[in-house]
Amino acid sequence: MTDIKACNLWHLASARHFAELSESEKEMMASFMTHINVKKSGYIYNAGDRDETLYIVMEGRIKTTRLSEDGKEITLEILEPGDIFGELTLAGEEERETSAVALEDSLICAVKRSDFEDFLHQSPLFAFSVTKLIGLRLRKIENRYENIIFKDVRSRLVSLFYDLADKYGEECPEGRKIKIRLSHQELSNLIGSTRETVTLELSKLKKSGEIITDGRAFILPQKKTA
Amino acid sequence: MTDIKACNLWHLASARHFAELSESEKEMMASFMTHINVKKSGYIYNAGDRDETLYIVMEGRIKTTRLSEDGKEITLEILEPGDIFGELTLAGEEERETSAVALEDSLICAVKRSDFEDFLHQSPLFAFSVTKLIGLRLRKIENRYENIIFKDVRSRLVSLFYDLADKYGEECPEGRKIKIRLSHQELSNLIGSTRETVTLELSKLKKSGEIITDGRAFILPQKKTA
DNA sequence: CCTGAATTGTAAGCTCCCTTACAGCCGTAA
DNA sequence: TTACGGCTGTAAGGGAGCTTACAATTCAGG
Repeated sequence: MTDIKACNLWHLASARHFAELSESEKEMMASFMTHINVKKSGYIYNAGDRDETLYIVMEGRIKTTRLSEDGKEITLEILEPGDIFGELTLAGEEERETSAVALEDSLICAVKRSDFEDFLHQSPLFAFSVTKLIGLRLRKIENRYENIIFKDVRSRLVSLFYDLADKYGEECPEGRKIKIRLSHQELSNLIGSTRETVTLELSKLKKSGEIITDGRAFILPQKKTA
Repeated sequence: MTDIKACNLWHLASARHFAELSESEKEMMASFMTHINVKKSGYIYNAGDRDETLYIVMEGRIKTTRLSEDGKEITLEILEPGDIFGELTLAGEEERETSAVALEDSLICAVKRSDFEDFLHQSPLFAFSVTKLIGLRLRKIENRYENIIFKDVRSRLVSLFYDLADKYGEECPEGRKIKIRLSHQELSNLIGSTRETVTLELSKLKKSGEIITDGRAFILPQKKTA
């Protein structure tokens, strides 16, 4: 076994979605993978690219985004080690409709669509896990779509913080602290608003005590259920 | 073979996603299904329901929607015979987040989630076809999410008409005619706007010739590429 | 420690489109 | 035929949040 293959294997072992695979399946998957280092702010693919590849995050963080003609940005997902992205090539996406950018120096693995498909056909369990993954993303974006139509910026911001707390939260005396740092710009990209409006609403939320800041970390205070 | 089973089989034969199945697989699937008649405006499930079932449209048309507290509605999909819905129970949706309503008297088939999952595990080809289905829905809603953030009502309405023409279009002398009738209310539910605004923008589009009406059908005129 | 870049804070003005309010119209059921 | 419910047309008014503009602050790198 080559060093690279061993390295892929090692990374796979820790990746979500691959946990259920047998050793031989993992070896097979590892042999399909090539790995790629991406520098902070480097793109993996851009909207319009013809790129029939799926990726797995090994180290670092990646975001998937959409850009408007006049340079505005929407963030669709923030991806952590173990997450799969580029999966829509499976659904017949010929040109990428989304871009993927590294938020920090990252290591990712690439698998050709055809290899990935072969693998899906051979491992029903793995196939089902991928179906669930895409289904979860569908649920999430449907909820965001609903929010942007029915809710104002303030309440979208609050629900974003609850989502972030579920993903990055850590109990602390005051409540749940969100461990990652996000600029107002990034927050606004996540809720479909603007940087200025987020700054404004955020300061109102601080005043009303719905959000506490500790340095530059956000804390969701525990609801008093007395 | 019972009459019901024979009937299910007959319906399955014509359903998208099931075309690739072998006869024995189709028989097995048919044996899992129960069928249900729904009257126009009857609901199949509502947001909040605990309902671990997948459905296949056999006859009629179904829409999936989301409702706000104050009664506003978003239409997510309009489903035709052969379409599957309720699929997000596969992704761990414990309570339905969406509602499903019949747009006309319809016949649908129901399959329990556990049966459906068994089936997925046994037929990799079918599993992959379901993955593609969910992936397509994800792509579609991501595009709508982008549109609602970047585009105004006018251009959302135009792209809706292009989508509708792809799905329901029919060539005619003036261009592509959209064969189904949708009220302004329904159009606004599809683009996240209001009935009044749609009426207004639509009348502007008619004046500018971007949309033609024939009776109550909409026609997208062919672009002059001279 | 210094400097430039990135981030945050604040505010005035404006615009899109939602809300509210009616009036006319069309189709269909009685 | 009438009457009623649903659909369409139109218009005034208002408001949430986007734009634009600029200043203050923080941060990272030299």
